[in-house]
Amino acid sequence: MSRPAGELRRAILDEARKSLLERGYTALSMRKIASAVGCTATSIYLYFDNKDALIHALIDEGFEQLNQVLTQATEGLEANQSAEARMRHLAYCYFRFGEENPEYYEIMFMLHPTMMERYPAENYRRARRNLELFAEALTLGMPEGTARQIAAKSAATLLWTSLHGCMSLLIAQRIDVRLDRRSLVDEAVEHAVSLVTRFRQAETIGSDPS
Amino acid sequence: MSRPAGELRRAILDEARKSLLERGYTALSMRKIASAVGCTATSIYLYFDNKDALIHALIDEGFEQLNQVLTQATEGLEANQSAEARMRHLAYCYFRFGEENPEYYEIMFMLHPTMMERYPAENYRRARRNLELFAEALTLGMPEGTARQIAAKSAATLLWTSLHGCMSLLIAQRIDVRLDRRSLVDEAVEHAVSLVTRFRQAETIGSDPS
DNA sequence: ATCGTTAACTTTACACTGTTATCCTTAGCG
DNA sequence: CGCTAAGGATAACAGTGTAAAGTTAACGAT
Repeated sequence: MSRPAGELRRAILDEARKSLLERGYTALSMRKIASAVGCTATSIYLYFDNKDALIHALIDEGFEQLNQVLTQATEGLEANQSAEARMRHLAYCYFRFGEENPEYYEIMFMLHPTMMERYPAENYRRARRNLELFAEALTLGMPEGTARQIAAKSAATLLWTSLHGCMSLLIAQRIDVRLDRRSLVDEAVEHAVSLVTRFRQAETIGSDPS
Repeated sequence: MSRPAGELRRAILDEARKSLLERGYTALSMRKIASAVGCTATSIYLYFDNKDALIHALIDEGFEQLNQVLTQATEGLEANQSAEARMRHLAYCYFRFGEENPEYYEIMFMLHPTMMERYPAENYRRARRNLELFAEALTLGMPEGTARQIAAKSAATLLWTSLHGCMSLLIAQRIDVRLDRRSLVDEAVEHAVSLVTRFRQAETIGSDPS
């Protein structure tokens, strides 16, 4: 019965991920996971404080993936590209992650607050890192400054909420199916890019009144 | 025990609404509702097919309220206002509804798809009516046309997703608390209004190439 | 070699959940 | 009176997450 140390934990996590990707997070059950990996439900509590903590581990995996996707997206760009082009690429990568990993997206961004109450505060750092990438694209090539940093962070948040609204409603199947999904995403991206332009115009006028 | 016909149904609905507003939809329990109104859980099934159907009734109430808010918003405006001003007012009313009725907003727009599978298709009409109000504000004063109608519907959807993204993340408490909530809403509204301008520019160029 | 100790896991049980099948009681009506 | 149907209640099923206690095996020290 006893396996090498820590192997059960991995098996549980693997099975939880598999179940999540195949049947969604609503079907995630401690007993089902346990029987799939060949242990009892209570054994899971040896490695995870509770069901939420198990989901949180999956959430962290998701943020890790998204972070990789977005950092890779910024690195893969040529330096002389415009801020708008950079943001466009970033936004498309964000959408692609959501469309390719809807179950991850769901637990990362669409979970009920009660399930996130016990989520460790430090883990939100990785989530905030993504916002910073958006903020960096906003201020690309501009002289730095704390006031601008704050404004960029605020604008990046707004931009993210805009992208998330479209992505989450698509995943939740709340968008009229008669609308073309891809062109809606295209428009959402362009709408987000337009925010970059507006931000940079407002910033240059505000700080550099030539 | 027996009450006047149909009164128990109303009592159940009232209690469900009360419980929703006080403790959120995750705490909604058939047994709790039943004991609060003085009947057994199974009696609820005399008036509602299942728990989802009970929630759907609350959702319909929510859509009814939102519809009233938004139609009243358009009627209260003077006719000579710009499309942007109209949309600004509409967007603010949308946000106000969400902020004043977060529990309603949650079950209306943030419920998991599995809970909406059995939601009657015809009831979505009221939800679409709201989008039409947005679309009407987009094409305000413009000559009508099926092509424009379709474009407006698409743009209205995009605009809605943008507002919803901000509203839902605020309700879910996913926005950094260090950001000013009100100014974020303001920016979200202005971002949405800018979409109106872009839409009307694109439309006048496209159909009226003077 | 035997005694702790510890880790890994199971068993059992509690308090819930939505839902169904079955039964009872009462009111209205011919 | 007897029938019918509505408006309930009881009991039960199949789940859920989780806490507490019990079990078993490995290992190190006396």
